Amino acid sequence: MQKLIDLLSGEVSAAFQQAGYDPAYGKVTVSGRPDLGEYQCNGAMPAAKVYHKAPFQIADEAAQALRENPAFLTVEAVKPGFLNLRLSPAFLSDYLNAMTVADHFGLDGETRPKTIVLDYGGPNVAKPLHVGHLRSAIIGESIKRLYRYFGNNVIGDIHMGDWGLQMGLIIAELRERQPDLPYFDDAFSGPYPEKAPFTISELEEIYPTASAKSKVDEDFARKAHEATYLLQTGNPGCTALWKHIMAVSVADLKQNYGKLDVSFDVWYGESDAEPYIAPMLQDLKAQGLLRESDGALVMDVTEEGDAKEMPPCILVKSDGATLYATTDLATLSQREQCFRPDKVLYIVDKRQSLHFEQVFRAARKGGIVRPETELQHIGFGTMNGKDGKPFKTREGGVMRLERLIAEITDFVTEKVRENQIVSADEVDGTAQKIAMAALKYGDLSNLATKDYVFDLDRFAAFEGNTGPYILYTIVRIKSILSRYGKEATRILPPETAEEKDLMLSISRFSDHLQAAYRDSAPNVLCAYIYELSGAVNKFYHETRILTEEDANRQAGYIALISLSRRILETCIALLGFSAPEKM
RNA sequence: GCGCUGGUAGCUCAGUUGGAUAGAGUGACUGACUACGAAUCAGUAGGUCGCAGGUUCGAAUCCUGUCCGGCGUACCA
Repeated sequence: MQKLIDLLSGEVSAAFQQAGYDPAYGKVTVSGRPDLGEYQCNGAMPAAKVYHKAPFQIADEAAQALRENPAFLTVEAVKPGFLNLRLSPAFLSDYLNAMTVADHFGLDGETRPKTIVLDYGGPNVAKPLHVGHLRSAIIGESIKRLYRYFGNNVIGDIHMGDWGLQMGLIIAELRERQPDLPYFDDAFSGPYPEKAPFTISELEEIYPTASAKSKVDEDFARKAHEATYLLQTGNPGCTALWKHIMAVSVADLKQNYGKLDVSFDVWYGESDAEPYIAPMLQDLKAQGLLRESDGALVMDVTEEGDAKEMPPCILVKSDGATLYATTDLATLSQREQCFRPDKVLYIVDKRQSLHFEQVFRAARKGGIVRPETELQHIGFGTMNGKDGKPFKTREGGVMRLERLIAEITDFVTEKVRENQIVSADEVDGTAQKIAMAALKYGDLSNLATKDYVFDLDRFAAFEGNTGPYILYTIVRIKSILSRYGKEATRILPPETAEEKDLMLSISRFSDHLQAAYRDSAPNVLCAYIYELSGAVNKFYHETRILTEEDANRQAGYIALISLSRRILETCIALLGFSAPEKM
């Protein structure tokens, strides 16, 4: 279905052509001056230069040609050369009625759907999720849903950090604590125990301890590097221990992501790329792309015209172990072979942008991905506290994700109880939905690329531009619909300003969705539903729906708010949360 | 040093790819519940868009310079 703005541009372009000008000047945009018009066209001003005429004259000629057009209520040419347009009420309601019955509200998806691998989440095994992981999960989940809504085949891959030095650190620490375990006995030949020699909470304590120790204890650091090497070269004891770490960790991760309503299609990690490393290195070597530097094996990725210095990509460290860039490249090789993606999209902290630029260049140079495979890194900013510094707990430690979620949920639960709208057995479920909306909307409404201030008090306040505001709007609509008790689908031409504004807002659904999709920008979607919710609330305030005496008129109102509700619920689903029945 | 990125109301942020009088929220002040839910709505106050040049009919937006902040800059991830 053609977008309203394109439909209007078509009409105005035809008018420009009819008046003897290039139709390209007939591009219509949403008016920046709602007091003067709903849409505007500025084409007469650039056209004036080409045709050596007064811009107003050109605009006026176009206006004359549009005089009889049924799409417009008014067409006015004003001062320098603006063309101000107001839509005919019947034209607008017709458009909305078409949206009501159209698939995806008339949104045009991809004509040629793509296969996309989405790399997000990126948790480290054996480490608790903290607020830093929140952004990748929330933004990635939303982008995944957005891409799918446009018809693409998206494979969400959690890409766990399960293969680096961190694993060696844990293994080395375990060895110091429990040296008698069979995993450390080279002579051990029987089957290893099925039960892990640790719990998830022990694991979560072991890593930071080991990490801190390696920084002050050289001998321990050496042991950790050695354990990393042993693991990566298939030592049976290390491998068995690693499997325990994985099992315990993954179970915990699934539970945590489940709470966030974030799900992955594949749970691969860096370790899954391991089989691809050796053939990849061999291939790169055969191509003559690798060289030795200070004992390490590196690949140059500088390109003609580089303004900055581009360090080479290190693929094998001087101690023989592989690292981040190696596994990322091997993972690309794996993805290319398993999925043949048209695009690989990474939702990872923006501080890693140099790393990704190196990896992307290396992947292209080494022929690891096809030339047409699109590689993109969407880097997000840091989540800061109110002081503008990276978010910490009041005690100054790293805020665990579980605790953050618990704090918001507790606050919301209190509020839901106070309001006494929902019954006691529904309080928890309702509070969970509201908390999720507050948390996710609070994050997604900011530009992903920028750092943002996470202020629990502000998000929890629920006033103004927040997730709960959106939910409240939906809940209000639901309440009226259930009281009305019938279906209605026929929207009538608007009679009041509030009604027309709401309809205009609805009509712009596709525009905003496409912008959000094009830029992978959930904040665009947030801005849209905030505007739409505002329009709904204003309309709601000015219109008595249930006491309306004209039954036909009333059914029109119901049809209008039903469509509003469907669109709002569709959008919040794309953002990754949902509305309760009451709140 | 080099590179990337940001600087818009007291605070937190938008700004539809160059358009008319720069918008929201929050905080402050003032109104609207014997009306479908007041987690709402209406209004007042608050701005040299970091600074200086330039490009043109027109700049928060594009170019140049400059100041301030954040981040990155080969064997962590």
